[in-house]
Amino acid sequence: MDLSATGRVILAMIRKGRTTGYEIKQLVDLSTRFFWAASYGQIYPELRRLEEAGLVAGSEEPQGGRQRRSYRLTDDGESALDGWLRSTSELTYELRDEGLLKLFFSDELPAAARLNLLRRMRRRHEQMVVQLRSVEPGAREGGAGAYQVLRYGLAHHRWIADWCREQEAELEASWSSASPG
Amino acid sequence: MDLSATGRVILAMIRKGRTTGYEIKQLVDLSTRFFWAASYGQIYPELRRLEEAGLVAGSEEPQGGRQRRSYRLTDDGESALDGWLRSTSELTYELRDEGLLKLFFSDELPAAARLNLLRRMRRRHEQMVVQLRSVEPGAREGGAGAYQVLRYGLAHHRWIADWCREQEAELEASWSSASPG
DNA sequence: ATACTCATGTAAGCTGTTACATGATTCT
DNA sequence: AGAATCATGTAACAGCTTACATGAGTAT
Repeated sequence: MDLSATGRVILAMIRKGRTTGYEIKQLVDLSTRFFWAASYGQIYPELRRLEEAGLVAGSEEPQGGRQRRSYRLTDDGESALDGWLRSTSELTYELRDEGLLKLFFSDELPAAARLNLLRRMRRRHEQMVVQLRSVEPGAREGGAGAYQVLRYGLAHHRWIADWCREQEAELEASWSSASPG
Repeated sequence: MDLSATGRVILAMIRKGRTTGYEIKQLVDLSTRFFWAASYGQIYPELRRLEEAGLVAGSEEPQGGRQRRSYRLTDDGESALDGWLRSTSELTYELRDEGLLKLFFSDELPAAARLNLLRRMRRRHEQMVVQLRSVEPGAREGGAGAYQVLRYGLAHHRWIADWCREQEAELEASWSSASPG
């Protein structure tokens, strides 16, 4: 009965009006993927599991000859979703950052390689800002929560990019003073 | 032959002087776990795989009657590690943040519940700052890279906590103006 | 024609966690 | 005597990605 993390995202996406696996995946890729990803390999089987558990109800709604299965929340699904949103249990927070990992182990690396690493990290986050900006119009229409989280993402990745730039500057300064010319 | 992510961490930890699975796990838990975790269930089997692949060489070095298996890097292991640290391939970056996820879906939630969520998010990051501070002395001795990453972590989680505080203040302001008294 | 989008799904495999099992040594 | 630490490992399971398979409708 216990609702998986991905199951919760699916319930919430259905409440947001995404009624098919395809539509759910689309919105995930435009929004939550930055802090909670999900693949077709999770979504389709999970929808069936949620249906078995009675949290959603599915119905075939083909468009022309095109197959299509649409889901709505049952009353149990509604309360399971609300239960999760209101629960005060520990909030999962997991990060995997290969840039920080390399930086952590970068002591034996020459300064040029460390500088290069910081630049690549910075570019990664600048790229995130670009992606988030391209998604901004949709987020505005997606509700207050969606827009608040988008603004967080923009500010967050800008902050990281700035941090990288600072570290680059420090490294460049100490480097040129160590080997001037 | 391709070196797994956890395999790289293990090689790097061995170069840092952690020669046993137990010691590697200890240092992971004090340092990289904040951006790259690893469990015994990964570490011990991976050490054996690395040995089979010829990247590390293990030897039994019991302390008294206490079992102990110590590893060193082979030449192949050294170059595999250097190859990873210097490679310019895409840097993995993955985040799973249940706080942001709930915030994203928080539109139907009453203001009190949203405020509560922001507070819990803030406390989570304030707690991270406390944990990172407790680890600071060790990071200072762990080398420049370790200390740089620790300072990043401190600043990063402080920034997030500040963001949460700002959002709390905004919400409180709009709330009390909407329902004064 | 052909490429793209809509649409659903599965199978194999990889990664990772949790819980368990074992036993010696050291600290209180 | 009992708890904590040192030390190694496995088995079961949960979670997730990738690649594949299929096919209809739509735009160029």
